[in-house]
Amino acid sequence: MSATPQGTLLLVDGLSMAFRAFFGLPVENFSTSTGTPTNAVYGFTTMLATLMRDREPTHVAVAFDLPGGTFRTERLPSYKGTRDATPPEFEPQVPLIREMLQALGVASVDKERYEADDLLATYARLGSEAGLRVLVVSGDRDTIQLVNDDVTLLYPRKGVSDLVEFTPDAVREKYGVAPGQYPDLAALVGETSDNLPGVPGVGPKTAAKWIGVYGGLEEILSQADDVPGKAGQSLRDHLDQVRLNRELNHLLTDLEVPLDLEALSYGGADAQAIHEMCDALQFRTLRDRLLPFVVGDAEAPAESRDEVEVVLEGAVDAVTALTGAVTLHVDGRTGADADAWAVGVFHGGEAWGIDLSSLTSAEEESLTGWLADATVPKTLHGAKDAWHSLAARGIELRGIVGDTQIAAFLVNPDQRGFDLDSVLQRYLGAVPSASAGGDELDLGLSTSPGLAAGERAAHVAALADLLDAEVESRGMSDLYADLEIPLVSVLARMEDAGIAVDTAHLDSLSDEALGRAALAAQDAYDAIGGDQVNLGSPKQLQEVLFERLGMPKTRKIKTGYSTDAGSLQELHAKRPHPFLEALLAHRDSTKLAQIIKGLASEVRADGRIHTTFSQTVAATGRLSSRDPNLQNIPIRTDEGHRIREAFVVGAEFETLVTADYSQIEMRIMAHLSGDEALIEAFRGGEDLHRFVGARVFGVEPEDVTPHMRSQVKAMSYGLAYGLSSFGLSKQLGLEVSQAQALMDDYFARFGAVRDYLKGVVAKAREDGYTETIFGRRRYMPDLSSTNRQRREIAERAALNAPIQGSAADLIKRAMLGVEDRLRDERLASRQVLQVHDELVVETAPGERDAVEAILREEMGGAADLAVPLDVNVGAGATWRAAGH
DNA sequence: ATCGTTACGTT
DNA sequence: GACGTACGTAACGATC
Repeated sequence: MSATPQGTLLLVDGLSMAFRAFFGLPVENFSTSTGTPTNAVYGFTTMLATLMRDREPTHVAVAFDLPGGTFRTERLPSYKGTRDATPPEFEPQVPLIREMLQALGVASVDKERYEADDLLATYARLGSEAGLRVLVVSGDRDTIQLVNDDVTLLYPRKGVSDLVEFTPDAVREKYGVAPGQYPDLAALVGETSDNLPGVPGVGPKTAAKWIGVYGGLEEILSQADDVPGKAGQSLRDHLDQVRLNRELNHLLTDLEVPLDLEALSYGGADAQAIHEMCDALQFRTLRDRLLPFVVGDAEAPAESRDEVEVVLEGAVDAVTALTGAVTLHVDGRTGADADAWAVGVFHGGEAWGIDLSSLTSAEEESLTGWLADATVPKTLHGAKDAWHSLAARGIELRGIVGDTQIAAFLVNPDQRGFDLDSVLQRYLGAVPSASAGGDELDLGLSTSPGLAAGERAAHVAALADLLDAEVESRGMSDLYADLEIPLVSVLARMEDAGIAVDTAHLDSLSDEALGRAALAAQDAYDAIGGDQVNLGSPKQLQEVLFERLGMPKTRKIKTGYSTDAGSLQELHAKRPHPFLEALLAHRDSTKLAQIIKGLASEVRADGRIHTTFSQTVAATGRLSSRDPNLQNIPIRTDEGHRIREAFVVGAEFETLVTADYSQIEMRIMAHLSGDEALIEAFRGGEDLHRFVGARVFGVEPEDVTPHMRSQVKAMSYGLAYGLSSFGLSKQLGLEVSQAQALMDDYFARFGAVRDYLKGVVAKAREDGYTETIFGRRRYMPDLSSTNRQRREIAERAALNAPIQGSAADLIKRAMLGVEDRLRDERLASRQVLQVHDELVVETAPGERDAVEAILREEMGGAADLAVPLDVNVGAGATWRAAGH
C-alpha cells in the first residue's frame, strides 16, 4: 500500500454505468419536450457528480467501448453475443453523455479494438504506480480483478446511486477468493452476460473451494485428473472452455493509453457549456448540482476577469464620495444596482455600497438627485426591478443606458435563467457573490445590504463590458440601445400604473361560474351513476372513460390516453354520452372560475392589478406577462368577454382606449416575402381572407362563401406557424389530400410566400440563426439536428421567429413612440397593457381623441413596410367595451 | 415542499 | 409516430 496517496483517480466504465442508469430510471419520466430520452444522461451525470463531490478526485476519466469488434471478439466471435440489441432510446444518449463530460471537464477515453475495462485496468495500474488512490466504477464483474490495496471497485447494487464498495476484504467475503483470483473463479463458473459458459455443475462455491485447495486455476487445470467427484469429471470435459474463459476475462494493464495520467487531472467545469447542456436537456435541479464544479478561472473570457475590489465605505462617506467623483465622470461605465434596502454604484474602479436606511435626509436628496439624473448613464441588471424598488421610496431612476439582463437575453434568447448570478456564472465563470449564500435565508447578518449592492454593481459593470461586445458583434446594438433599453422605463411605468378592476363584477362572475361548475359536475355524476371520480384528475377520468365506460381510445400520451377537450369532442362524435358533455361543460366552468379567482387574488389595495411584463422570457422577442398573466384573458366566448368587463377605467380617468394591429403577422409575411399578390391585397385595403379566397378558389371576391373564407383564414395563419397538410386537415375537418390541394392552390397563387418560407429556414440553417426586420436574432442549433423530430420543431420555430419577432419589434417601437408623444404633448393618459398586437391606454378626461390619434399614428408608423399597417381603435369604460 | 404532467387560456 | 409559434397558471399525484 502506498503510504500517503497523492490524490485520487476516479475511473468510470461509461457504457456500463450509463446502462445501469438507463434501466434504473424510467425513460418515460426523463425526456425533453421534444422527445429526446435523457434518463441515462441524467442518471449517469447525477452519479458522477455525487462521486466527484463526495470523493473529491484529483484525476478523473470515463472510458467507453467503441462500436465494432475487439480483440476478444476476434478471438471468439460469440463473445458477449447473447446481449440484446441496445434499446433505441439508449443509443442517442451516449454522445450526449460524452458532451456532458466535456462540459464537466472530465476526460472521456476510448480505444479501438479494446474494451473500456482494459483502459480502466491500465489506468488503474498507472494511477497506483503514481501513488494515487484509485476508484473504479463499473457494473462489469470482470473489474473485480483490479481490486487491491490501492484500488477499490464501486459496483452498482441497484440503479446507479447505490454503489457497493469492493475492497480486497469485501471481495474475499463475497466470493471466497482474493480479487486477483476472481478471474480464475469466473472462468470456472462462466459469465452469462459475456456469453461464456462455465463448467456445468460448478458454481461459485465449488470454484472457490477448488481455488482454496489447489491454490489457483493453473494448479486446478494441471491436476484436473485428481479433482474428485461429478464436478471433477465435468471439469475434465470442459478444460478448453475454462482456458478460453480465463484468456478472455483477463484485463490488459499495459495498453498504450490515449491520454496520459497527467491529462486526466481534473481542472473544473465550463459554466457556459453546463448551462447549454442543461438548457438543451431541460435539466433543472441537476444544473445546481453541476455548477459547483465550475471554478473561477475555467474558460472565462479573458478581458472580463479584471479583479474588482469592492470598497465598502460607511453610508455617509459613500454618498459624499458619490456626488463628487461619480457625477464628474459620466463618460465611463457606471454599474449600478438597487433594491429595497440599498443602492450600489461602481465607477472608475471603485464601488460604493449605500445602505438606504442609514442616510440623512440631505444625503438621500443627494443620492436621489444622482439616480434621477438622466445625463448620468447607468447600467443595471434587471433595471425595471430596481426602478420599482426605488419608486417605492419615491425615487425616480433615470439615465438607464444598459441592462445586462436584457443584453444576455439578446445574445441568446433561448437560454433560461437570466438572474444576475446565473449570467455571472455563464459569462465570467464562478463569482463568489455576497448574495449567493446558499439555501439559508439571507438575513443580512453576514453582509450588509450596501456591501452586497456595491458588489453587484461592480459585477454588472464588468458584465456590461463583455456583453456590450457580444451584442455589438451580433449586430444588435441599435435594437438594444434604442428599443429594449428605453422600453424598460415604459414597462416600469405601465406596471406601476396597473389596470383598474371591478371586483364586484368579478365576484358575481365567480359565483356564476362556480354554480355552473357544480351543476355540470352533478350532471356528470348522474351520467355515470355516482361521484367516485375527481373530474379534475385526468388519471381518474381515464379510468372512467376507457375502463368503466369502455370508450374507444384517444390520442396517446405519456400516462395513457388523452382526455383533453379535442379528444373528448372526437369521442363524443363517435360515441355520444352525457358524461362527455357534462365533463366538457364542467371543464369550461371550472377553468373560468379558476381564471376569475386568480385575477381577484391579484387585485392590490389600490383596486388595480399590476402585472409584470418580462423582456427576457419569450425567445421570439415578445413580452410575457405574469402575476397575473394579462395576455391570456379569455375573449373567444361570451363568458370570456364578460371577464373583460371586469377590467375598467380607473377613477380620475375617462375611458379605456384599445388599439390593435390588423393581421400584423400576415402583413409582415407579405413584406418579408415580397409577394406582389399579397402586397396588392393589403394595399387595396380589401378584406384579406376574401381576397386570398378568391385567388385560391378561382372565383370573384364577392363569390367567396363564409366557409371558403374561414378555410383560407385558417390556412393563412397556419402558414406562419409551419402548419402541415395533416394539421390543416385536422383543423378544417378535411381529408389530408384535400388540405394538401388547398395548400397547393394557395402556393400557386402566392408563390413568393412559399419561396420565402422555404428560404428562411434554409438561411437559418446556414447562418445558425434567424433574424427579424430589426435585427433581433434567435440561434437555432437544432436545425441541423440528426433527430428528425427535433429538427422539424426547430424548422417550425425558424419559420415563425422572424414573423412573430418582427411583430414584437414593431409594437415595441410603437410603445416607445406612444410614450414619447404622451409626454411631449403633456397628456396625463397612460399605457396600461400590451397584448402582443394590442395596446391599452387609460385616458385622462378630454384626451380621448388625442390618444386615439397618437395610437393610430405611432402604431401605424412604427415601420415603413411594403404594406400599410392597419390599426383598429376602440374606446369604452371597460376593456370589453373598448374592444368592440 | 417540490417536481413533472396534463390541460387550457391568449396571440 | 408525429404532424402549429410563443407563453403562464392551476390542479393532480408522485416523490422527497
